[in-house]
Amino acid sequence: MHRATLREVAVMAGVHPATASRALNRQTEGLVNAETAARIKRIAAEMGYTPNPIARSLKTSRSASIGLVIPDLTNPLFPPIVRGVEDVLRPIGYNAWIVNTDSRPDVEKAAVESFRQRNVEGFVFATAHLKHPLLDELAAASTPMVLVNRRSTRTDIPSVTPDDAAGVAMAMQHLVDLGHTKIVHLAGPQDLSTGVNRRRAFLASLDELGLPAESSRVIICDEWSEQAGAKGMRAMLDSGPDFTAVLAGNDLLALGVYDALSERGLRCPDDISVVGFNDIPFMDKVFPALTTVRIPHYEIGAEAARLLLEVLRDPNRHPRSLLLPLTLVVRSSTGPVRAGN
Amino acid sequence: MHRATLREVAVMAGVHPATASRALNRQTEGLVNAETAARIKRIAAEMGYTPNPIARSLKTSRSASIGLVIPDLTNPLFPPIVRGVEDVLRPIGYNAWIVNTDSRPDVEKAAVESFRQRNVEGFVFATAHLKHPLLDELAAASTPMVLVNRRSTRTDIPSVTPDDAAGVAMAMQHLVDLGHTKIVHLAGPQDLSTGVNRRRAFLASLDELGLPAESSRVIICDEWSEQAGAKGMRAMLDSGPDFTAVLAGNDLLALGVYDALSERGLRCPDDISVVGFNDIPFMDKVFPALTTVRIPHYEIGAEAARLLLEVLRDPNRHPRSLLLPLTLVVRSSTGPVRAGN
DNA sequence: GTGAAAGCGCTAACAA
DNA sequence: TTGTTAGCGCTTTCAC
Repeated sequence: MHRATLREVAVMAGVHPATASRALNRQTEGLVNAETAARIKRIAAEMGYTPNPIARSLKTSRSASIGLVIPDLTNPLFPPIVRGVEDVLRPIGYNAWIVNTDSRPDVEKAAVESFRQRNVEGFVFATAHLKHPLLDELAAASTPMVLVNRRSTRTDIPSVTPDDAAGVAMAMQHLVDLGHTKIVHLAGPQDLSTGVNRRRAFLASLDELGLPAESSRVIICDEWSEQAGAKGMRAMLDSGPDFTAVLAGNDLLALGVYDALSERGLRCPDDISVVGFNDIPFMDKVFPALTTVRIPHYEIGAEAARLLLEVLRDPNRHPRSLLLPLTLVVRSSTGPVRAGN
Repeated sequence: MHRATLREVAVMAGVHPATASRALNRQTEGLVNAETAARIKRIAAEMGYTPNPIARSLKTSRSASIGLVIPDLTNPLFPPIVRGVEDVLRPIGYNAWIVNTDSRPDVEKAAVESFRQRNVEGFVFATAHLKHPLLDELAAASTPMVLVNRRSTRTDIPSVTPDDAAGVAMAMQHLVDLGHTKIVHLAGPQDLSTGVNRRRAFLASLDELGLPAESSRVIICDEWSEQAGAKGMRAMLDSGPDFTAVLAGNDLLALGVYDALSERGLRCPDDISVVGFNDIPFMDKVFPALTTVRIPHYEIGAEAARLLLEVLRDPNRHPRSLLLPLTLVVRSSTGPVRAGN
């Protein structure tokens, strides 16, 4: 099946290809006689003409595309972010090229390189580390980009992140309201803004709530995973201070906490209360029910796309970062039916 | 930052760009004097030359890319499939362009069109309907493609799918072994191969197990969602036959079944047993524990990519479809700890 | 308001 | 074995 080219449209319309090009582009449409332009458009439509994006991209070095760099799509945190990005971009004719990096810097570097060769106009990164040489490079080259969920120490890179500190404060207040005074924290990796911010907010909260802010009340997990959460919880049970409640750095760590408590014959929430973070999809189904801090995943993606589009439109605009508000989702397993087994 | 072009490499090496092109491509490398080729490669490496994929694609109409068409990435069934596809393609320098269609034919059509314009070399579709005009068109045009998870009535399109019939038989045998004789089925949409195959296998299983294969034992849900599952289950409770066990067409429907049973004050598995299908990620966390049929999601993606690569290498090869074996995952909530609430 | 000409960076047929 | 030529389909400067 042959696909019409601009040249063919031009021939049919009896004009030069350059004129056809002008008529068919919003920007340059005004340069063409209105009637001629209308004729060209009609003929183009009849012939089912659509511009070849490859040829256009080769000529213009643009692509109407952005690169979306995700650590791992099988982490349910990310698909809603992807959807948010896509839903904002699609109506304006942009699309997102998605890549999984598996949190590997080499894969990320190769992906970014590949995207740049394909003339992506900007990036959304969900992979930011606090120290992140690749991001520094891109920032130095003024590459349009927005970070989501996590930030870098380079705070001049625009970002859209959850208000971790406020979320932690809400969770801590909740635990205190339940009567807890002996609370511990399983922190995430400390090379990530989320891991650091939540840990700091935990210690600050202890202090503000009049509880001793002992650093022994924090154990750092080396990744955001159920396994790491279980390992951290075991360490806390073995050699940490007494506690009746755990603030997990995210929901996956909280699942690991459940596993470790279960191994030791401890019950939730009878013996130990657990609070998570993120409210990833399907967290409302787990047992024991998990109270957690909900992050607006979809909106994070959507806002990131909007922010990136702003940067693309006005590259000199002062960088802005968004902090999105969170909500505490209180859940309990003591409903009338499911509790029975 | 300037990026070296082939022309610049050629100038540095003192050869014509065509020679440089030959030297730097595996296929044509042999046409060039070995020493010259080595020199060109060395200089290219020194200059950090990498071929511009856009220019190459414009010239060759190839792209080293395939289109991966997904209904909805937030359905946890799909991310592992995506990973499987990517992991097979990446080592050979191919990549997958992912798009979400939201199950909308117009979005799918536009995405496929866009991919074709970008010279994708083939497609993996996770969106197949039994009747699917777009797939028929592509098949008629001999477009290389592979269907995953679902098939079309055009059985000459290669596919990689779970062995639904075998999975249903395993699940049914399990229920019968537990002593159930009054079993019902919540079927998925009947315009999808998965919905139809599982429903048929359910009826066939009833028959083979010596149970009456009454069609009243099936209710069809109009989408694969928790909401649709709850609605279907309510209808079954209100006007269906007596039953003690439910085979849900997939895990999301099973979650809806839980909701509906809970509303009516029925307990799982005390009053009603439920079996799901797919074993999507995080299903091991739900309560009451869900016994389900596990589909090898990642392998489905990986095999689909391999099959597509075969088709690309030999377009005339007879189409093959793969049926992947499933396993029954038996779970129970009666562990020593979590049962206590 | 329109056309002519050039070229984005690459590869493939043909010629030498 | 290498160079010449042409062109993939488009946009954009310049000239008319």
